[in-house]
Amino acid sequence: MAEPYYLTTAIHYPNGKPHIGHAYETIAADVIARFQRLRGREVRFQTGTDEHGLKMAQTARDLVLSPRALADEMSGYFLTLFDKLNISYDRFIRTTEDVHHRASQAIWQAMEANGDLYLDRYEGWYSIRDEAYYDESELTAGEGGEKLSPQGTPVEWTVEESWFFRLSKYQEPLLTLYREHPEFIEPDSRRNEVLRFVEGGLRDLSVSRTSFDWGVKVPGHEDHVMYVWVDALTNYLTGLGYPDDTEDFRKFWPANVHLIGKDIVRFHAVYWPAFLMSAEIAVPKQVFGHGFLLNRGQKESKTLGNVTDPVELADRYGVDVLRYFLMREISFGQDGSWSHEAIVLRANAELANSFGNLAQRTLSLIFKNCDGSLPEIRGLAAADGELFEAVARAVRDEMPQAFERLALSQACESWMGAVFACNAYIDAQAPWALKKSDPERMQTVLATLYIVIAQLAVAISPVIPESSGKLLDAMGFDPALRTHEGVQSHWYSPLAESEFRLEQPVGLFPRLEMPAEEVA
RNA sequence: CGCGGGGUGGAGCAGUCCGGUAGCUCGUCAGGCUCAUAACCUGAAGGUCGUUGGUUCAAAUCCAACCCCCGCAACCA
Repeated sequence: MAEPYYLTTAIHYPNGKPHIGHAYETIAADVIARFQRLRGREVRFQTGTDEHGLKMAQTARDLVLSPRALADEMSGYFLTLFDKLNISYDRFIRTTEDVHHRASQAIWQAMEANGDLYLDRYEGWYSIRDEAYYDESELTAGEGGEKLSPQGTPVEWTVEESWFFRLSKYQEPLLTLYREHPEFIEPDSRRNEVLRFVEGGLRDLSVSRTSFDWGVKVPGHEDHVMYVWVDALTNYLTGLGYPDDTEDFRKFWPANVHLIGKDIVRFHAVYWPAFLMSAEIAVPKQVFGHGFLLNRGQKESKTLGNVTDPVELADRYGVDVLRYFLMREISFGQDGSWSHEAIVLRANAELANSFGNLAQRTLSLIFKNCDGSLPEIRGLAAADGELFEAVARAVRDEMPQAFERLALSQACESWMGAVFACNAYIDAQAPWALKKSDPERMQTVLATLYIVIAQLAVAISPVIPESSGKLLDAMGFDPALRTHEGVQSHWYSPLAESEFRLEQPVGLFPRLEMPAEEVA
């Protein structure tokens, strides 16, 4: 019976085209999803776009489009990107879907039934031009002493009717949740931040707006739309069929992980569990806030003009190279930097030189010296056993443990360690010399390498699914065995005795040219 | 005293929770190999772990103070 695993990314806000940060988060989620499938779990992986809210309405107005048309167009870019990046999502959700409106209204009514929503007035400094409220502390003084928004637009004290959520009521329940389930928020640094915030006291949250109408209507009060986060967070339930009592919902809720950026940890670690408690729905098991991806240490922004199109990067370097780089280079959870040089360096050193070349030299030796038949194992030497053990340590212990902890770069590091061991082994055994001195021994050495290379390819397949698939195809490795369990089974002898013949091997990862001076 | 994170050989990072000869990758230097994508392997040089003080037989790791960098401060990966 496969253990279910439900994983989500944040739903992305499509008021612009996707940038590299969207690609980063979604690739990471995909790696985790694929890893869990390798483990044999039944995975549900959801991503999508969060299409309501003021900013979408404003952006659409600026472009003279309807919000709906903008959402349709932009959401399409995300979908295209994710397909390009080989993202194995099970559900791409859009918050403009009817089913989502229904789910959002249902959770609203559940919170209301519990007495946690009340109508009151929202007061504050409001900028008509920005259509936004600002805190007193954000305001600046104009030339004549009048108050101005951070954008320099005039503000006036405004009172608006709004629904409020009794967040204050959930301060203690939330603190209890964090205490009893320290793994609820990861990594620790984010957890500390949330703890301090909640300990500092929670104010009730304004959860509806009347100043614009691009959103989910509040049941029974159609002049109000829900605050975007109320409906955005609910997407995680919508995708499972909520509010209906579906099989998916029973199987996959509560979610194992909500993977999100560190900037929205508060919404996921404070508001979301509070909403769920109020609606009497189980809270997710974990919220993981990863770091930001910086461009040479700087945040990408339109003003700096250093925004990168992830589609271009994928086209330029290859999807797997990009995926591997992002997972390997950056300690997941912390901020990290990327640059063209770093990508090329990493791809050449590890994918082309270390692993790709290992596969190439091994398969070439077999192709040339064994007529394409797989070599026979005739008695293992100590060195062979040591290699099997070294690879098993990485593939069966270190990598799964690292993936499970979402220490994605560590998983890649362990993998590289095993690849190094293989290269050291092939050098020490020198099968090219054995060809004359001891052909039988040569066969055993090559067979040993063949087996561990397949194990390594399966182990890293969550990160570089396409390349590892190609290699395993070339090696005649049964697709049905491409799981942790399958690759550890006795597949080699049956394969060696089958009709299978190795073709002339082709390089997996071509070496990349170091870019000339790149204008960022 | 608003909150949080970071400061480790030339570069980028791990290690800090649970003190015990400072680890990885890249780069540099010297060897080896020639099967392979001029790729691979071995060895070496290079660090008083931001500063100061404290606890301890022993501190990158615990405590205190200080300096510097980066985020957040209730729209936003």
